[in-house]
Order: sequence, then structure tokens, then C-alpha cells
Amino acid sequence: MVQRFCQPIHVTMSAVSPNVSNLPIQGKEASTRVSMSELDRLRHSCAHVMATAISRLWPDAQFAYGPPVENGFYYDLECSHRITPEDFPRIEEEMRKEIEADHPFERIEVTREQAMQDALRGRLGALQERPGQPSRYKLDLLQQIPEGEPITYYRNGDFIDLCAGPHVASTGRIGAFKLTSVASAYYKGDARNPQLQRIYGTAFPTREELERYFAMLEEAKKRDHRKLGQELGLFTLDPDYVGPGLPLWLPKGTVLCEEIEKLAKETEFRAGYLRVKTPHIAREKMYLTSGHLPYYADSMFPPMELGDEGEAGTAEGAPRVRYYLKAMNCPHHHRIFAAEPRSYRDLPLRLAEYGTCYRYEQSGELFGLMRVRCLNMNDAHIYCTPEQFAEEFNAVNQMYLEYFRIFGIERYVMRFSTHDPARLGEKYVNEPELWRQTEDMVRQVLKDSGIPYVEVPNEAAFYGPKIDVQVWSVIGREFTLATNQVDFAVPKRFGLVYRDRDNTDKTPLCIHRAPLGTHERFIGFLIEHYAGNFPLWLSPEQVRVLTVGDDPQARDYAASLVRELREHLVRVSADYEPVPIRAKIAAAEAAHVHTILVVGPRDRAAGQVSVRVHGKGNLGARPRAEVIADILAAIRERRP
RNA sequence: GCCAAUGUAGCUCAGUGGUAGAGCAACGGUUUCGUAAACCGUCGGUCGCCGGUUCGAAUCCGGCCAUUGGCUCCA
Repeated sequence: MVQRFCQPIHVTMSAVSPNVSNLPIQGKEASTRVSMSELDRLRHSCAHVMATAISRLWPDAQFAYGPPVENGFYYDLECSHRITPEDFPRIEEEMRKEIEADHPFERIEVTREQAMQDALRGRLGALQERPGQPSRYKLDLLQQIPEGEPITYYRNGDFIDLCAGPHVASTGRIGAFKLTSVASAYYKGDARNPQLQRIYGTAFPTREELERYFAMLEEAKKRDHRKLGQELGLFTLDPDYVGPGLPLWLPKGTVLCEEIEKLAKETEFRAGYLRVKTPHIAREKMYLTSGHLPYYADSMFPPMELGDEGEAGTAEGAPRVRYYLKAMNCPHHHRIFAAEPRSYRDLPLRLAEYGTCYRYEQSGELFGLMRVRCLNMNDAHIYCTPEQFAEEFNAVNQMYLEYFRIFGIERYVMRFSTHDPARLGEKYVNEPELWRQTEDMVRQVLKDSGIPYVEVPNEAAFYGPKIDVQVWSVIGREFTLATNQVDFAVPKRFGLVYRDRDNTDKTPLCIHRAPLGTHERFIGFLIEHYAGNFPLWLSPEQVRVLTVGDDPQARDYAASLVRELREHLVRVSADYEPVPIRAKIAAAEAAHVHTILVVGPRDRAAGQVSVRVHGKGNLGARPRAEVIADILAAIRERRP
């Protein structure tokens, strides 16, 4: 079904995370006949009021869609005037007038003929008729309303809009509002359509709620991974010298990478994975065989060309050879599979690697650590028989759940992307039976394990169905953290086979999986998730020992504490500066050190240390051995 | 890639055509101190880059680069 009017599309999905309505749902698969929440109704009404105000200021404005969204509303429009945030006060002033006028939102049902005529006269999304300026987007929307469905206007004052509603009773019912930003958007989200101006705003029933929302945004800014990453010295971006989207991991951020990698290695070792290591580049032939070239060449760094002068081992005048930076690890792993004859007894074969890939993401897409051009992927490929598939796939899902538990990730949903049979042989590999089988198996595994999921048709990879794991950071940002894909096409392209019981060669299925996604995105997420307050096992600086005063004996005592902790591989530092303890505490807290151990003459005399944990304040003095044992246990158990 | 906004010291930010500023950090000194910041001083900038207007540009104009908000894309 086609998205209609200025009405938003809201899909109610039970049995999944309550935040699933944030998912980018395409209109085509959504129902328009779902009721709007009170708040959405208010916000959508506010969008009409904004359109009213903009029409007063710039009568040639042409409106398209104006739905409520998660945190407010927007309206897409075309207008000879380029609206900027400087215009907001004027627009808001007009909006206030419209709200004070308290015009009722009047629902008017009209015939298709009537609506067509009004649209042609420019009367829709407008204050009056605009001869010679048809309401072209409304006209287009009108034509998409199926025969037999009622066609309705909503009118407030002189402003009439083609809209399915619903709205609040009158403009006066809109409480507190504020315009927030301008952006551009393609009409109907299609790059071939004209670009419209999108004006974002938000609205709440009361002024207090509006203020609370902006206060919350301020708080969220403090947890932004880009800000914390820089404050805590985790990573840096150096677009001039290194390049856009190519993060440099600083020593403290590298600790995070390595701790996570350690966790992955341990988990995968227990699950029977074998580790491999592969180069960062490969010949063009690799990606011609995999099918990534030429279709995905735009997303890869341009090739390096060798030849003529004689690559080592090639003859003079040999043809040029192209090398590409790898954008994915699978082809390399496939070649490892191909490196020796495989028997069904070898399967499932699980090859794992924290592989470094390079993708030439579009410049406008780069975003802190979340969208980069160099990514370290928690990758693995599981080669298995169709009989083994369900069990292997389920084991992968269980691994996801285990990671979610360790990291305390509670808001997540799995997006199960399936193919569209109509596009077999075009967007999707033409293997109807394999598509059906694997999608059924994946669906069954998801159902059996009770994992929240949504099924999204026509978004599969070209070689098989996939699952994208979406999580929400505490500041409400949604991320696709990890991916889990079935591949029944590429192994065949590489001619991968195993010798089965019946002494014939068969092509294995391949599961691509990356539960921890990439270091870049996962750590970006964790920074916001923990607000920079990592659990002890992850903390770049786990312990800092501070001395009170300048007593040499206390200092020796502190130094022995540091030695002992370091001997146990605890990341410990010391601050012996002769400055007030308050200042040293403040510095350690500001650096988000997890555990602060304060030792002075009193502690030394008693064989104790004073413990202070970031965010928990002073926990008092305890015996030295006990404190050390506790720290080591918390690290070993990866306590949250 | 598209539309828009932004770019001043390591960081956060002031500075609307007339000699580039503050706080924090860093550095030097004083202070000898028990749980979130003692005091004094010093250093620090080709105002993103290139060009234009002007007697004179951080400031006005144009181009480019980068970042950000969206859009498109995402094997």
C-alpha cells in the first residue's frame, strides 16, 4: 500500500520491542488505517499549523508530506524562498497567531472530482486558490489514493490540506512547540525525484514537557561518542593527514578494541571456531569471482595497478594487474576453504577473523565512529551442510544473546530481510528453492528462540536472506550493530565443494556473521551506552592509586600496591603529586577511572586501602588483600 | 553524491570592517594537603584553505576542503 497524504505511517507490531515503531518503515508495506497516538496527533496538527504559517509568509509554498516522527514532526515543501533557521522566529510567530486563533480542524469529505479541481487550482496545502500554480504534490498524492477510499480535507482557518487526519480538535489545543532544523529530502525518498525542503519541529502538550525534552537532548549531547571519545582520549580523526572516516585509535581506545577482541576470541574458541588471518588486499579476480565487481565498485577504494614494470614474478610487459583493498573478508575466507579438499566430516567449518576492511562510504554518510571507511570486523564464516544449517544459525543467535547479556543491551530487535520473488535473477540470485528453504529455516529459528524480530521483505543481500541486529543507544540513537547473513550463491561462484557421504561434490551453505559488528561501530555504541563509564574489565584505566600528602612511607606503600596490581595485569596508574587529594580525586573522576584507591599514612598503618569507585563515591577503607582480590574477580568475571 | 549549517589556542567558546580574547589544559614557581579542582605567573593562533572587494578582512563576496543536521546509499 502506498503512503498517503501528509499522514504518517505507523505500524503496530506486537511481540517486539516497544521501540520498533522507530524502524524506518516503508510506506508500501504499512497500513494507513492505524490510529495515531495523542501525542502524534498533536504533532501532526502542529505540522499543519507550521504549513499555515509558511503559506502566509511564502504563498507559493508547495507542500508534500507532513507526518509526525519519533521526536516531533516535519513537513516537506517546495518554496522559492530557501528557509533557514533564521526564519524560524518569524514562522513560529505566525504559528502562535494561528494557535491563538484557535481554529477548529474541520474534516471535509470530498469527491475525487472536487479534490482534483481544487488541486489544479492550487487550493490544497494553501490559504487560497493559486491560479496557474496547481498543488502538484497533493495532486500526485491524490492520484495514489485507491478508488473507493474516502478523500478528506482538513481545514484550519483558511488553510486547507489534503489529509487523512486525524488532528486535535482545534489549533488552540496544540501546546508548546518549537522548530528545530532544516534539511533536504527527496520527494518520496527517491533520489530521482526533486529535492524538497524539510522543516523539522517538535511539540508537546505543555511547556514543561518541551523544556524537559530539550534538557534531555543536552544530556544526550554529553554522551555523544564523538565528544566522549575525544575527552577520554579514545580515538581521533585526522581528515587532513589520514583521511576522512579513518579513525586513529589512541592507547585508551585500543584497550577497548583489544578487550572486546579478547572476549570474541574466547567466545568463538568455545564455540568451535578456528582463527585465520588474511591480507588487506586482493586481486581484481577475487571480486570479479565473488560478484562484488563491478556492481559495488563505487563502495570500494579505487584499485592499485601494478604491471608493465614487472611485478615480482611476472614477465616484462605482462598485463597490468589490479589490486583492491578488501571491502569484506568473505572472499579471502572462501579461498581458505578452497585451499584444501574438504569432506563432509570437516563441516561445519567455522573460520573467524577480526578482519580489517575498507569501504569508500559516501562523504555525506561518514559519522564519527559509527560510519567509517576503515572497519575492523568481528567476522566469521561458517561453512555447513543444509542439514547443519538450522543448528549453526541458532548457535550464532545464542551468541548474540550472550553478548547482549554481557553488555547489558536490553533494547534490540532483529531485522530479518527476505527476498522478493519478483526480482529473482535481477536483485537476487535466481535460486528460488534455496531462498524458500533458507528463509523458512531462519524464520523457524527466530520463532523457536523467542528473539524479537521483524520481517522486512525485499531487503535481503543479493546472495541470501540476512538478519541485521538493531540496538538503541541510551540517547535514543538507533544502530545496526551486527549482521548475520546466509549465503548460498557465492560459495558456488568460487566453486567451493565438499565431498559428501555419497562420494559426490556438493556446495556448502555459508553463514556470514559478525555479532560484535565492527570495533568502530560497537565501541561508538558502547561509549554512548555506558556514557563513558565502562565496566571494570573494559576500562582503559582500571585503577589509579592516589597518595595523600607527601609521606614517603605512604608513597612506598602505594608503589607496592601498583606493582602488585600490575603483576596481575591490571591497568593501573599512580598519582603521587604533592597536591591536595581533592584535586587528584577530581582529575581521576574526570578521566572516568573506574576504581580509585586512596592511600595515606592511616591506610598504610592499618594495611588497608580506601576504595572509591567512579560514580559511586567513597566506599571506605578495606584490607588490602581483600580489595585486590575483589578487583581481580570483577575483571575475570567481566562483571557489568 | 545531494540540500543546508558550521569551521577562531590542545579543549569549550567570545569577538558585526581598524593591533586576536577568556576559562580549562600545558609549562614554571609557591602551597604539604584525607575523597570532584589551592595561589601566582608564563607559553600558546597563517582566525579551515585559496582567491576577490577594501586604505584596511576573523568579520563582506566567491570557490574548495572538512565536520555536522537531514536525504540517498549501505555486499
